[in-house]
Amino acid sequence: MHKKLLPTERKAQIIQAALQLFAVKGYENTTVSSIIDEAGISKGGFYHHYNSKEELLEDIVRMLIGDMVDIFEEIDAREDLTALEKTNEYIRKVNAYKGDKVIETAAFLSELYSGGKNVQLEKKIYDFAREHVAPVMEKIILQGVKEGTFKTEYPEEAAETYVKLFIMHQQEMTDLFYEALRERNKEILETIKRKYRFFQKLLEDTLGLEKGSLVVEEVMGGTAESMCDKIMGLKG
Amino acid sequence: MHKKLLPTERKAQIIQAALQLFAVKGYENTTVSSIIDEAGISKGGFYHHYNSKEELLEDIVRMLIGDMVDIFEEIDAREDLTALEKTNEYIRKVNAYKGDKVIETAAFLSELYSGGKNVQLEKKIYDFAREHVAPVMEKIILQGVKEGTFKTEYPEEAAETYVKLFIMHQQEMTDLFYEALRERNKEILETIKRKYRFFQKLLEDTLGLEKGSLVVEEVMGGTAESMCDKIMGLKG
DNA sequence: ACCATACAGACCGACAGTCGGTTTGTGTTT
DNA sequence: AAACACAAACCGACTGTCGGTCTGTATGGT
Repeated sequence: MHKKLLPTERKAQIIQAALQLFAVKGYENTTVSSIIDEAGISKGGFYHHYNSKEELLEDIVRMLIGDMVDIFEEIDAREDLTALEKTNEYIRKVNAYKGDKVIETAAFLSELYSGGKNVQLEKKIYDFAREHVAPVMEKIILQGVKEGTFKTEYPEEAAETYVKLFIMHQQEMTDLFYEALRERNKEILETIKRKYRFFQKLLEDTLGLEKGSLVVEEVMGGTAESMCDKIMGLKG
Repeated sequence: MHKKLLPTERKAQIIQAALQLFAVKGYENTTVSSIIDEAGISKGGFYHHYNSKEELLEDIVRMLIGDMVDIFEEIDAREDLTALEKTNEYIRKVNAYKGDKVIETAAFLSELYSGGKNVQLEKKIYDFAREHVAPVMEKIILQGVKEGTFKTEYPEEAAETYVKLFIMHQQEMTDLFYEALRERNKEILETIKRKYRFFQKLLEDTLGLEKGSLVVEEVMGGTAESMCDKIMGLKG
């Protein structure tokens, strides 16, 4: 009946189906049976690739934020950059990356995170980030302190806190972008900008950076703004 | 067989049993059957008092942090205090409150929060705080801005962020206190102090407060320190 | 006696996960 | 190129357990 596929292809298929369902009903309320129906395979097939429903969730997390982590580590490895440059480079890269993807996936991701349907997913994302991103971030902070641009006595606590806030920030942003897109509402874009600015100001304040050290303009006036234009252009 | 009890008493009994089990197995992996066994009642009894397992969880959340919210609202209502005084008063009150309770409940609460066993519980606590605490906190921030002691362009974002961080901070603290108590480790107390200081410094930095505006000494040198002494006295 | 509340426990549907068996692709032998 | 061998992919009936329901009973107040 069905063609045999490579494990990676089947898994992609399963992930695709699962995400659609998680976005509507949430992780808890999505049954494995409904996932396999959507994916067009059998129970046995599913459990051949995944040992549990939770293992699938972990695979999804890796897919969702693995790229971001890669970007982060890649930038950190560049020895020609100062800590401040690394930070700005990361902000630029992530925004560019998200800029490409956000519009096509905003509706879906927003639905995925909304209403606390997927607490487990959010938790897993946070754990993943804490494990993979926080140590690198701490390294960069220490570099910045050594270079004299960053001022903090609490690099470790700072790194963990930023990761925490960053994850929640991302999810909130996705949500708002979708709302803006759906309701063609220019005001929401102001809210988005405010949140962005607040987050960057928090970074500047707590790291003792000089005002305007971070690439606010590029994010706000550039990527985010053009993203907004794109959104408006699509719908209006 | 069983004495009839008032609803409040029975509920307290159920909550007690449930918390013990949640601490060991987590919310998800604790069955309603095991809760009623532990509490010594029947399925019918349980569902007479609670319409669902989740409703029990919400009751537990109210029990766990309702007091804190009350303290917060009570202080906010006092019109004789400046925003800064309110903030410090709250820090003092919460630490005093926790100082009384933390030792007897640290082991249990720590177990409850550890290992991500109770994501749903944490989420519910956060939602509760966001709904009940964040608006009040924003009011206080606005008062402070008006009084000229607080400096921020983002009172709403700040309030939400503080609540977020405060909840996670509390849970981390509980965890570390228990670890310190269990292993009689003075070094962990240093970690605790660091986290406290970082959190307060974050408040000062982002609210543009003058250094030392918040009652750091009282928290660190007073309550927290004496709490540490108590802990060491108990075990060492 | 009456009624509402508090409780008991057999029962149900739905779910995650299992298991024995079947198909399908791929290399290997003849 | 046909026959064989083997493993990975896949199937779907089945199971144990869970949250929740339902019908019935005991109890205390009025």
